[in-house]
Amino acid sequence: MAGTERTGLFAVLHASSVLEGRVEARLSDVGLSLAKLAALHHLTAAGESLPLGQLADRLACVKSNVTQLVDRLEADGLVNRTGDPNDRRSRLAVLTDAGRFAYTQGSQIKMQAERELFGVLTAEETDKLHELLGKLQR
Amino acid sequence: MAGTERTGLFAVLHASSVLEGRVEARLSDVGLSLAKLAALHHLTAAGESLPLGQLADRLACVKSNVTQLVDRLEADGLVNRTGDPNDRRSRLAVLTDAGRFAYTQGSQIKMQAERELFGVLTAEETDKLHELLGKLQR
DNA sequence: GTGATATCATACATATCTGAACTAGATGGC
DNA sequence: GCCATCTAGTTCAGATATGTATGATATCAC
Repeated sequence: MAGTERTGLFAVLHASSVLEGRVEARLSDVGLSLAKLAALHHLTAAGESLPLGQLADRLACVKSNVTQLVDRLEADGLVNRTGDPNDRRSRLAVLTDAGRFAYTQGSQIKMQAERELFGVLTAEETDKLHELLGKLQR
Repeated sequence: MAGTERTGLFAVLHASSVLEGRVEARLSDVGLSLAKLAALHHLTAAGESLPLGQLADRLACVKSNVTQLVDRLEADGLVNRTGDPNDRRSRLAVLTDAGRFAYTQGSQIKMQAERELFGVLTAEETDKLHELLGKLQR
């Protein structure tokens, strides 16, 4: 959408995709994406493991997406699937050591990128931005 | 990412995906997506047709994406591919009557949705939002 | 207990996007 | 004219997302 009029909607979508691209580029240095990092974040926050359905809820996406995301994380060696003894329908995604390490790395990269990107705004501007974005979603 | 802290970055990404989802939902009533609408927009603005490479430039995406997007638009009957007599490597995406009609429809839906979504902001707020998003992309 | 129903995860089809490899065709230097 | 190189588009593999359908298991009502 380069060279487009940047109407209200496209201004937001475009800014979002630019920021996302910048952070993704840095995360790719350690083999992570925002999607993977978000999953690792929720697993970490939940204390190492979560049933896939819970993970889907926390990622605010459908379960079929989590199935595939965890497939990729498992292929990367960052999580394992284990069965839930209490409910045999359920499968837990469990962080591996590599997953914990990747989360630490990725988390710092993300925070650093965020500091740099948002460093161009004053605290008041950041607050205002949050306020305006919040209104748009009511 | 529901229930997440909504840090600076995620606030923007989340707001963006919410807005995108709302508009996509309405566009889907006429069988369009934002990606398809954007393509139709550039074809219309260029006077009905464009070489695929040019379309890729204007959509700010890679050519392989346009190949597939035009595949889908062609399957929908909204554009046709024709050869360029001046350069036989090149293929033009040409709007069909159905494509023109879909663009008119989709365009109005998008504008209407945009009016509603951004109607919650005053003109000054919208300006401020654009200003802040602009700064983030420097 | 058993049968209807709900829930968990997966499989599959589809949409969108990227980047790398490839093909066909254009072009410039010699 | 002919070869090296550039360009246009496609193809393919992969990441991310949705929604539908399915199979296995739980659970509830009876």
